[in-house]
This record gives sequence, structure tokens and C-alpha cells, in this order.
Amino acid sequence: MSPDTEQLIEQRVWELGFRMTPQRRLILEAIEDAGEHATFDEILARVRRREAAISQATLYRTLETFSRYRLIHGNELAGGKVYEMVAHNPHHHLMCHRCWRDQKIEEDALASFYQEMASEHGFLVLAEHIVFMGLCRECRETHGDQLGQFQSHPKFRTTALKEEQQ
Amino acid sequence: MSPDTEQLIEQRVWELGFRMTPQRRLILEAIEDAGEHATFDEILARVRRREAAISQATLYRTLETFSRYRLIHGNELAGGKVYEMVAHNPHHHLMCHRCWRDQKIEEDALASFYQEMASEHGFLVLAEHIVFMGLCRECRETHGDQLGQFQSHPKFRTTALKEEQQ
DNA sequence: ATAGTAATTGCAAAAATTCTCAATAAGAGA
DNA sequence: TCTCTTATTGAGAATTTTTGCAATTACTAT
Repeated sequence: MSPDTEQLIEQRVWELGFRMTPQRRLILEAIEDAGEHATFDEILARVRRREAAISQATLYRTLETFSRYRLIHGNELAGGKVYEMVAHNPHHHLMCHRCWRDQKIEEDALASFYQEMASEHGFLVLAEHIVFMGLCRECRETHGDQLGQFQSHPKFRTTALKEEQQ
Repeated sequence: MSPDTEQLIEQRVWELGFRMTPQRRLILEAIEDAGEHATFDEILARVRRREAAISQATLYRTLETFSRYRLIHGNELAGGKVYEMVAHNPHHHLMCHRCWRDQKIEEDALASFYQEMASEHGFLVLAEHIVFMGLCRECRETHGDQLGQFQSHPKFRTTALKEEQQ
């Protein structure tokens, strides 16, 4: 984590009225270093690789607190819940309901929607990394647009689909 | 649940290759009857009020499976995770990061965004009940637009905010 | 109707997450 | 620099959620 980024984050933490502890620093650095998609276990491993063990409870709590106040962001993807720094390459996801692959889209694809919410409801949307579920091009071409149509026979089952995802 | 709705759902379940069991019927009915926001416990209670106990594991699995295939939809709101029938009054949420109140918005507020995703990426968005985080009008007026600005002094803490939410 | 198959269920065990509470230590103020 | 307040931590208990497996049963095909 660059000194600049670090200072910015410490500033933010202070503004929010939180205390900056060694554990929290380690956790933030671990998420930063892990890049885009850090799982709970990965973060814990990275932290412990560097320092005496921190308790799991602390990691759970820190992840929760910092997500809540938008220093980091947690997202449920196909492989489980993953975390990343907020404001670090803001984007959203299009995730396919059928094949579970996801692609990134630009943050400002939602710009006009945001403006509408602001003018109509006075609401300032600050969301990042939204996951939009739907059907991707490939699956639509192969299986059609209706979710319920791509398998109308019992021999295509949950388990079959689930294995396909791996 | 009206006979029509019920038949539609059974049809859907069949199309997806699932089997319709008494447990699943009870669970779907419970969600339907509970209205908009049914928690795990509420669903379990409703089911058990009507019939011999079904196991919790079954409820967990059913909720997971049916969410995954969009018969129902689960959302993390302030009070915990809640479920509702999909295609039953489709809408989205604007949820305030500060006061945690949420308001509903129309489904078609995102229509043009959906069209863009279709034409640009070939992706058909089927999302419902998206929760957009941000700041509501009241909080903006009271505390300003910057999340990190509404409390720049340690005496306003996590705990203070948390209590405020109750 | 009946039999066969494989999805679903329930139970209990395992794993994951949250909570409680005493001890610690960050940050404010003197 | 030192003291004081109180947020944060760690350890383990409690709770919630997931998983493995044998028994059941929905649904297809005979």
C-alpha cells in the first residue's frame, strides 16, 4: 500500500471516529495487497503471514465495520464472499444466472440513473460493485432468454448444473 | 396463495427440473403469505404452525436453491436477510448508509440502463430488488454529502450510530 | 399400477459466524 | 509526557449455517 493511500485511509478512519490499530492496518494492507478479490481465509492468511495471529473474531468484526462505513466492500460472487478496497477501481458486475461467470462494467454506466435518483428522490447513490444478475450473451444464444426454458426435462438437474459451474 | 399463482410456480419448478414436495409447497406458501419481507425464523414459524416440523436444514437448502433459480429472492436489509417471491411486485431499494432506512423505487427506473447492457454487452439483466446504498435526503440535509464528514469527532462513535438505528 | 432412479429429506456432526466479557491500548485532554 | 476514557481485542461460549449420509419419496418409464 502506497504511503499516500495509507494516509488517506487513516484520515478516513479518523474522520469516522474509529481508532487505528495494528490489526486494522494489517487487515487493510492484506486486502489491498490481495488485489481485487480477497476471501476471508485469504485475508487471514496474509495477515498471519506477516504478524502474530490476530483472532478471527477481530477479522469478522473489522470486515463488517469497514464494509458498513465503506472503506472496503464485500460482494457475494460465485466462489463465496470477497472483499476489496472501495474507490479502488470502481466498477459493477454483470453476473450470469446460468453459467455464473461475471464481467465488469464501467461505473458510469449508471450515471443517468444516479442523476434521476438525485433529482426525483434527493437520494445520493454511493453504490459500487453492484452485482446485476441476468443472462449473458452465450447462454442466451445457447439456451434462450427465459430462465425457466433452458432445461425443461428432469434429466437436467440441479446437480448437473452445479457441477457445470465448477 | 391463489390457485393460479400456485400452478404457475409448480410449472416453473417443473421446468427447472426440480421436484415439488410438501415441504417446498409449505415454504413457498409461507413466503407468499408473509408478504414482502419474511425472515428465516418467520418462514419457519409459519410452516410449523401449519404442519409437523420440517427440518431447518431443509429450509436453508430450499431458500438457497430457490433463490439461485429466482423463484424467490433474498435481500440483506437492516434487520437481517429477508425473502420474498420474485415477480411479485418487482422493485428496487434505496437504502441510506447513515440512517439505514430504505425506500422502494420502481422497477423501470433502470429500464434504459438495462437496454444499454443488452445492446452493448448482449447481457439481459433480470435483477430485481437491488439495494442501492447511498445517502437519503434527510441525512444529506442534516449531515452533508460526504459520508466521512458527518462525524469528525471521536465522541460520535460506531456504538452511538448503531444505537441510533434501533 | 408398479418398479426403478435419483432428488430430497432429516438427523446429527462439522464448520462458520456472532456474541460476551474481561483485559488492553488508542487517542483526547491536561 | 501522563492520565483518563472508552473503543478494540482475544478467548471461548453460544448461535447460526452448512454438510455427509442413510432413508424416504417424487417422478419417469415400463
